[in-house]
Amino acid sequence: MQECYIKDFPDKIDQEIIIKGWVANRRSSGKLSFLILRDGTGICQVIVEKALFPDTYSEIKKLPLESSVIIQGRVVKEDRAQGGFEVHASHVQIVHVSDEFPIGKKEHGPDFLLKNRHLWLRTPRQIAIMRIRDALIRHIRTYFYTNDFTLIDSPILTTTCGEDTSSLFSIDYFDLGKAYLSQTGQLYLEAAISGLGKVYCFGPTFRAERSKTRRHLTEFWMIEGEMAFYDHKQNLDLQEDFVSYIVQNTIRDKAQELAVLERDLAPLKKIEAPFNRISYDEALDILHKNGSNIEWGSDLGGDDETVITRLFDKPVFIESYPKKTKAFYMKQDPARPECVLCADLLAPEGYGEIIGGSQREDNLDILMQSITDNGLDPERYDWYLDLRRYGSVPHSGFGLGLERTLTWICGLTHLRETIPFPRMIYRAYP
RNA sequence: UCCUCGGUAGCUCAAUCGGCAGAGCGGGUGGCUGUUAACCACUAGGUUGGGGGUUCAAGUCCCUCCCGGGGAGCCA
Repeated sequence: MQECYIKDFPDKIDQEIIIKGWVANRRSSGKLSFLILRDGTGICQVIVEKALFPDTYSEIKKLPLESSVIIQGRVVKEDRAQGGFEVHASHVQIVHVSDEFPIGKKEHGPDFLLKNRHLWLRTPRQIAIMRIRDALIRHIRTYFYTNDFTLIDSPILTTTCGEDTSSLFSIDYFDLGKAYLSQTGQLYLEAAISGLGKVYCFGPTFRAERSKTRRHLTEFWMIEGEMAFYDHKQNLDLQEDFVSYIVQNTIRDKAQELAVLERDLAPLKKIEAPFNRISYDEALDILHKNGSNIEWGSDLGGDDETVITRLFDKPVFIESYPKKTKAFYMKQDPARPECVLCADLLAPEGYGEIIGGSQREDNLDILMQSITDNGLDPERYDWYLDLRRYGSVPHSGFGLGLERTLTWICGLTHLRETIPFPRMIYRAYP
């Protein structure tokens, strides 16, 4: 007698095995009951014959969905069964008889599902998304590992910030006053490149923006890379290589899960370097020809991005934004001081921004000026300014939003399904 | 913070002009020896988000509060 997982059934044909799991669905037909069992590796059908269970059949037949059970039985190849195999039960142990499970077989609304996120995670679609998320994360880490990056875990509690303080969650930090939940690890990565060359971090990021859209979470996961001696162009070359790698490897590994989501893989298979590159000025031209009256100097809005991504079947970089629309640390373009050497990467099919990146300002005086121009306190950034005092080098980096990337790969309409327990402006439960 | 849509049975929704509050799924009971969101019959299930108002009469109209969805701004 051997305990096994459903995924191992092809090697267990006609053997007596034990599996442990949950009743995902149940049907009966007179003297025969079909339990659809989920064990964390797959789904299979268990046949319970009334004749073999004279005392317990009536209870087994009425087992509520999501009851947990241990089944002993024989694995049989059966084309009529989902997955091609089924188990003919010889023994059924009921571990727990479930209360009536709130999530049924019909559709539910978003409020109900999000309130029941802890239970929603058991359903086939959510299981598929979590497996794709796992694969995506693994390929991201592998890419960095195989390209000579070192992982640097940046702090979650910080007193310096990358953007402005209005979008930070603050907490009381003992006698030192306010500390903030990290909004980016970038400044710390910049400190690490002088010792390690190429580094990355991958951790939770917190934004207290009162955003209320399908593209925003208050807590999300961001992957940031930072590379010494990389200029703006090398930065983009690396980003498109990186994104191509993670997309191709993820869709190759998780074709089955993407099929559950009914994701059309054709657009994703085209995602290979080189990507499209247009300047902010060119983006404005495109928008003007499409009826927009956006003025030079304004940041692009979500609708603007959608218009642009629809024109390309691959991701598109938008380069050289006006300096005033971007963060203080981005490098001023020597040829055009009113612009910075940066680029956002927009995913196709209308998904929009998944990466923000830039070459960083390595000149001490210009950086100091930017900090004061942005109303920030130079004293708090003294350690960051030190990086421009001791062997300053040209360097660049970028940040990729994990959930946005996953939303695109999975073809979802809302990124809240891509994180196990989403944190949103009006929702922090469960 | 602003704009917009919504809240009716456990869930998803319907209810015409203001005129008896309904269906499917889920639950319960029974039936069926190969089901695939199984099926068939019967059955229980309601403070129509809260409060106030107009009216002979309010799920429906008005005021107000609460909760949520989508979007804007901002960003990944």
